[in-house]
Amino acid sequence: MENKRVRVRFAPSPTGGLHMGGVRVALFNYLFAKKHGGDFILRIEDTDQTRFVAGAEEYIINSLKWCGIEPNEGVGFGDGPHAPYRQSERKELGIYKKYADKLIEGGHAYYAFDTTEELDEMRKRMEAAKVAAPQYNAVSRQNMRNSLTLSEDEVKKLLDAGTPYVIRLKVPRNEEIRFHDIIRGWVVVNSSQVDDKVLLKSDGMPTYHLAHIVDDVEMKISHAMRGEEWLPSAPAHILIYRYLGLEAEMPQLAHLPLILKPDGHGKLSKRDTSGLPMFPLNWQDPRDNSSYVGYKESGFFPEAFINMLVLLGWNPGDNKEIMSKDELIQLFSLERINKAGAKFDPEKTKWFNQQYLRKKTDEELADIFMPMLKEHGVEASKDFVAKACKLIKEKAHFVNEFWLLGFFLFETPSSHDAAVLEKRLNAQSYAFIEELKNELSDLSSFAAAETEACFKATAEKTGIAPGQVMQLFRVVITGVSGGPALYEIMELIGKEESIKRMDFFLEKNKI
RNA sequence: GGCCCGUUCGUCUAGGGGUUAGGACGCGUCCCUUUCACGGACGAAACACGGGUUCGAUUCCCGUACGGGCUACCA
Repeated sequence: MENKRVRVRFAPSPTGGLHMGGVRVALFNYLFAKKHGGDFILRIEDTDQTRFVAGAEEYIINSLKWCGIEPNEGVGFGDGPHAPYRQSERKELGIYKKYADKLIEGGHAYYAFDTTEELDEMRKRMEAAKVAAPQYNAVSRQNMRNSLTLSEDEVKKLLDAGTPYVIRLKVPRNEEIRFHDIIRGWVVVNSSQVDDKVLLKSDGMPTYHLAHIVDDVEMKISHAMRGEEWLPSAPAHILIYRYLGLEAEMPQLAHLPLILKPDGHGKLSKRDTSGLPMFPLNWQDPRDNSSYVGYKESGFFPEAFINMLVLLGWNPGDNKEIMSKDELIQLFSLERINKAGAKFDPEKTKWFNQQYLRKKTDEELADIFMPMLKEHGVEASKDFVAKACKLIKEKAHFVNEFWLLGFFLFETPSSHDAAVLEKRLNAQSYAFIEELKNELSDLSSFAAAETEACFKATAEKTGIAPGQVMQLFRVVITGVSGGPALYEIMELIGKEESIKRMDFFLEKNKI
């Protein structure tokens, strides 16, 4: 048990797009597996036929790939020794029924024939009787139609007649259940709080409760990490392991804190990410055709996305925040995961992307930026674009801001900032620009230092304070009032283009 | 309602019986820059409350409050 090979799984159900909370669970599993040289498995928990969403499985796989947290075993990543990894397919093999039968034989599970209506009535009755927690349990089961209340003959007759039934876990009435959680320590719950969970549904499919246990055991999972929302049902799971005689095979449990809404309260939901995406990739829901933009399409780097997610509930113990995937693998440990839920912080998420943007080389940025330039009808050499990126990147959080921040590096501005013109354009400054153009035209080198010196000399010669014309000159060249160092811009676009822009301006604003 | 889990600056968090309670995001001021940004400096900003235990609790225990989760033939 102690030296068991580390094998963890991410086991989503294909009921929609994988959201960032799910990605984080996958990430923690991935990091833990890699840290210990173990296996990371993708298992698809598609036992609910009614909630199946076409395309969800593929979306999950693509998301994990984009995030760079790929499983090494399971659906979409090469089947391993425990195939199949889709629960619907495992069900066809009779795997779950076998375990359910074993529980029945051991007297720890039973057949229940109650219809939905009968169950509703029971709940209503109990509510009317002011029962604190209406549930199918050791007490209420005595008034229901199941193999515990019916005679053996009746049960056989119903079964033979093909009457729909479920198999329920027979939870003892009053017994203390304790279990150890890596993150939370010992948790104690009385079995009176646990209901007789359905293990096998009337359509023959197992529920999550049965299926995940059977699969975790058969797939030799060593550690089960999942969201905190599973904590209340963990006692029932402990019972199932026990009644199956599999307590020794039980993975160690770790219930992860949830990601909470940035403001307001509650679990993070699709609507409450304050303008940032909920999903890693664009997701279109086939059920209602609603669509959501992804982090990828919003211009986030996967490294930044992952880095942000991992620090929601975990930290390396020092003040380090920007960590590569390799560093994360190195540093990761379950013991340093917090107990409390973490509110999602959109502002800091953007900051993470900015940090990664800065780390990229100008060439890498050029590769990302060039397709965007093409959309604006700009064709430029990679060398030129890389130089442009060098100037722009300090001001951006995302590559998709580059165009807005530096379009004037690629095309002659068609208009000039009106506010600056209003304030700075007059006969004297106009004459200065004219004179400056002549001086710049004589320059043999257009290196930033040369043009800057030329600007200063011209200002001195004409007796005008540089501050009076600097901003105007910037607008002449770029059209806008803010941007990278002006002389760097001119060096990049070159003498010919710079002079051209000055001519254009002088012509357009003739006094 | 019941059960379970939690609670350090607005947010993510470090720390842990004796600290000027540390860092980051965001915010503010200043410096750099004849722009914006980057960078730098500085600043405002937290141990939910009440009882214990203790020479001493933010740290340990118990309550309370607040927050979150669960309460399906969903996962």
